[in-house]
Amino acid sequence: MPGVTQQPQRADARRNVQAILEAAAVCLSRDPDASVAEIARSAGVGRVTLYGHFENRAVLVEAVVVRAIEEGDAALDAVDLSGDAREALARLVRQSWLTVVQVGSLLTAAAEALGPERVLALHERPVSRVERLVDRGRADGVFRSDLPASWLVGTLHRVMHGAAVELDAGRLAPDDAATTITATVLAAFTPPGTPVPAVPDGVAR
Amino acid sequence: MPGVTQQPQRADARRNVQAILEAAAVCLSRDPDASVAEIARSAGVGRVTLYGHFENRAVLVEAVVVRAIEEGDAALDAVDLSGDAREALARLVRQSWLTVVQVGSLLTAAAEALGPERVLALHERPVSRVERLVDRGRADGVFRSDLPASWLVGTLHRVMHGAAVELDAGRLAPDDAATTITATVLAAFTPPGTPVPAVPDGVAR
DNA sequence: TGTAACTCGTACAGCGGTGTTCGACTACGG
DNA sequence: CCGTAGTCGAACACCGCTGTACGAGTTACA
Repeated sequence: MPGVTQQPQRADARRNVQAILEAAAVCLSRDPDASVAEIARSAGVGRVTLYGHFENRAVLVEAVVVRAIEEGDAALDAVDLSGDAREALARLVRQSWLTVVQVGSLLTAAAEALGPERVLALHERPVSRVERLVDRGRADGVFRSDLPASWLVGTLHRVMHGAAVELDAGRLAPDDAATTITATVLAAFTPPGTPVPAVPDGVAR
Repeated sequence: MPGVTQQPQRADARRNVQAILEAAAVCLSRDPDASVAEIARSAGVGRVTLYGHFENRAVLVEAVVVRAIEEGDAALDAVDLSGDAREALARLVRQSWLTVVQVGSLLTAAAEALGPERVLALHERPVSRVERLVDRGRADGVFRSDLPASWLVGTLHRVMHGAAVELDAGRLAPDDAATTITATVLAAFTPPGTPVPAVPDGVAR
């Protein structure tokens, strides 16, 4: 049994681990209920080998999710969140959308395998990023303060996920997605009594 | 084997069918993967008896969903959709929310067991109701026309479902739900450049 | 009150998933 | 070029689920 707790020592073993992680990401993004056998096959690896590197299905799923979140979060580091909170939100949406499209139904798989609260905990960094932006926007008076901040964050999250669903149902064109999401969220975040902003161009398209 | 195709003839049989349908509604609203055994037990009925009345798990699920949709749709008949489309939307949300809370994760179960397209087909009546209202609002210029109508309808649907999630995660107070949903959707539907309306009071609370 | 309709528990077969064991084989890396 | 870390497939036990079969018991209803 290869190093389940430690890093595997041999080069091919490490390569296999990576292959498994990537295959799992692909499979779980397509089908949240993908079986271990399916993932192993797709990684070009025996099922036994997979169990050699990951104790459980749950452990594997967690590893994949952690990886995906880290990558997504790293990509968000490049986004400029200064200036007008509305424009910053548009930029944030644009980048986040790329991640959301990639991960697909991975989070559904995670929710089933790890429980929703664990998934939420793993999301801590990206979520707090949005929270900070929302708070700033509220302080500046450009985002509404009549609803809980957590609700606004959740709405952003859900609108994006909804766009992913509409996308692969063919009811939303891939090129329109980012703009549509931004337009919707920006409007939803607008304080009552103030006009809904247009989507800043060149940002979300 | 009791009348699987025909109506059962004896009173207790009909009573059992009703009990099963109600128990299934409750169980599936809680857990979309509830087993047949669980449902039967919760209905105070043997598993065999259940299979006497419903060939499949799928058939049972479909029966429950059809029932729930019919009831929900019937309740919507009472809603006044005339006048200002924004106020009509608020009234519609208020009534729809009651149904959404009740059905919980039933639709998730339906999607797994029947496939998303079948579920969508069963929703035809309530969906077209919303579509008509959205179209009217757009014609009157109070709802935005820069996004697909299907997207707006989907957004309404998803915000409601999101509220249900937030609700039983304890992040949203039951009394605030309808108002929060209305405020969010009303804003999301507002055309760019025009002010976001306040939630009409006495309507959503 | 009798009979047909219905229900019950138990037991079974089948399926598809997870996780483990085994022994033989392969290729990495010193 | 050798020892060993790692891999392989096949087989196994186990689980929970669905759907079916049986035979005995109970209840509605005329």
